[in-house]
Parts: sequence; C-alpha cells; structure tokens
Amino acid sequence: MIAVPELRAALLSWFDASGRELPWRLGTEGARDAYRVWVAEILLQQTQVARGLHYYDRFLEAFPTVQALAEAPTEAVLKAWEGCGYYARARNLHRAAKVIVQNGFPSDYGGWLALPGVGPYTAAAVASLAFAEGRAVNDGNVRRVLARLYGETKPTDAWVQARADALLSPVRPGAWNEAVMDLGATVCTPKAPRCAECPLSAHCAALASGTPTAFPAPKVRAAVRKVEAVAVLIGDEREAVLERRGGGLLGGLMGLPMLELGPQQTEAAVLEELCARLGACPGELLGQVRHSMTHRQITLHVYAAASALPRQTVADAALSRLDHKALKLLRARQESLFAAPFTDGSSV
DNA sequence: AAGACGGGGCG
DNA sequence: CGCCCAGTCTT
Repeated sequence: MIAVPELRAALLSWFDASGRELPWRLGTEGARDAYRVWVAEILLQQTQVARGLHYYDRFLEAFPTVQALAEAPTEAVLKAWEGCGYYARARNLHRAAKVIVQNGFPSDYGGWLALPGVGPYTAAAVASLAFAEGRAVNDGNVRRVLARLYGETKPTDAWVQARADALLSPVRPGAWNEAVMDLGATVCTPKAPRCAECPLSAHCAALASGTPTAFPAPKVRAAVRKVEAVAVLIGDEREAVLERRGGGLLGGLMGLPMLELGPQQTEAAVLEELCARLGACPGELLGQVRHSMTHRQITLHVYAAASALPRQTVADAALSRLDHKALKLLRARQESLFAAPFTDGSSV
C-alpha cells in the first residue's frame, strides 16, 4: 500500500528543487500562458523534449500569438512545422487556432478536448497547467513511472488513468503533472533509470523487484513495411516541380511527384506510368534514397525528367526529409561527375 | 481494439 | 538495428 501524502510531498519537493526550466513554463504555476502551453503540448506529442525545444522557438517566432497562427496560410504553418513529423498535428493546430480566435480560449478540460488535435492527454495538460484544473495527465512518462511504482507489467490506459487520478495533488495539480513527467524524462527513464536519485525509490515496487526496467513490458509493434517507389525530379535543388501530397502519409506536405510500386510491378513500368500522368519525358536515374520511418522503410528510385510543368521554389515549400534527400541527389551526382569527368560524357 | 502517422537519438 | 518519445484520429 502506498502512502499517498508522503509520496506527494516527496515528489513535489524534488520537483521544486530539480524540475526543468522550459520555455513553455513561463508565468505562475497553474496559470501558464495558454497559447504557449497548447503549442508545446501538441509539438511534444511523440516527440522528445530535447528535440522539441528547437522547433518550439522556431514556431513561436513565426506565430507569436494565436491570431497570427489563425491568419497564416496553411503552407506557412506546415513550413514552420517542417521536419517535425506527424504533420496532421500542424494542420489541426491551424484549424483549432481559427476556432479559438472566434470563441476565445477554452477554460476547462471539456472545452479543450473539443478542439481538433486535442485528445485526453493534451486537454488535461492545458487545463491543469494553464487553468489549475485538477486533471491528471496520462502520457508515456506517467505510464512508465506508475507501472514501476506499482509493479505492473501490462498497464492498460484505464489502469494508468485511475492511479494518476488518485495520486494527483489536489493543491498543485499543474505542478504535480509536470513533476511526474519530469521524473519520467530525467530519472525514471526507459533504459537506465537513476533509481539512486529517485525521490520515490522507497515506495517503488519495480525497484524492490530488482529489475525496474522490466516495468512496463515492451509493447508489441507492427512490423515495418518495406516499400519501393519512383519519384521524378524535374528541375533542380532550388526550383522543381512539386505536388501536394494528399491524405495519410506526409499529407499536406509538398514533394516530388512520386508513385509506389505495386506488387509485381517493375521500376521501369512505374516510371513510365508516372511520367505519363505528368506529361513528362523520363530521363536518367539519379540514384536511390532510403528513408526509414516508424512504420515504413522506403526505397525511392529518383529519376530526372523533362517537362514544361511550372516549377516551385523549394525553399518556400514544406517538404519531408525523404524529399530533401531526393533533391540532394542531383547535386551529389554533379559533384561526382565534376570530380571524375571521364566516367560519363553526357551533360546534366 | 488495432493501425496509421515522422523523425531522431540512444544503447 | 531496435526501442521509445508530453498522442490523436480513423476504421
């Protein structure tokens, strides 16, 4: 049985001494700036704080207020989000900003939950951090900390939420939420937890078991799908023919015209089909690009092509890492030709 | 309940 | 190279 008041006091005093100073934690505890907290919470979904910091500054500089965000063209929002991944977050952020400019910032959990891109975690975070509402967050850190504290190998969502609700400090809900997440991120880490520094070590079932990292058990993951595709580069690294990707994968971003190889399809046939769609004339192979994402491993065969289609300035468009890699192939090829001019007499 | 959705960093 | 990250939305 866990002594709740002692545990709360231990974690909160650790947090007051060792909590992180982060750019979205400006202002009074429980009364943080709602816009800054909201943007941070969206940005940090499935994104580690260390990496989010850079993007956060860039985004806040581009859109210092919710009005600025709401009034911006979607393309500018995606450009500011470029490289961050999960681009539906940026599209939803933009949509929600328009709603907020109309109706004002929601002031409670239910109001936040109704906004696009805001789920239970984000609604609880903003409500507690910016509006001092007593809502416990449930994220990857909370899940790991509580699974270890109680020695649960397979914590379900409901299990975590129930424990988090029971432990939440009614006096300092925002600080409590930040404290659990800080503990998970800096002390109760996935691989090598620093149990000697942990303010909760005396209460921890996982530590008592001798193998704290066994909690929680690793999640089973879907296999990575291997995919092959053909793309055409019409233009150069600065100006090229770009298309807007629809729907799911990299949806909303711009990119080189691309077509996935179906089963049994050859690269040549797909190149032909792609060029036919564009009314372009296929050229030579520039090279291959391999790109790994959580759920896919893509091998992209990039060909030069010729066409009169309008070209766009690459620097103004929001592109995925995959497309940036593909665009670099042309320069890499030119440099290798320049270095060894006798290997190939053709012009580029 | 399960799958889709990015990208990087660390062991 | 596998695992995980301040999750959410769709089917």
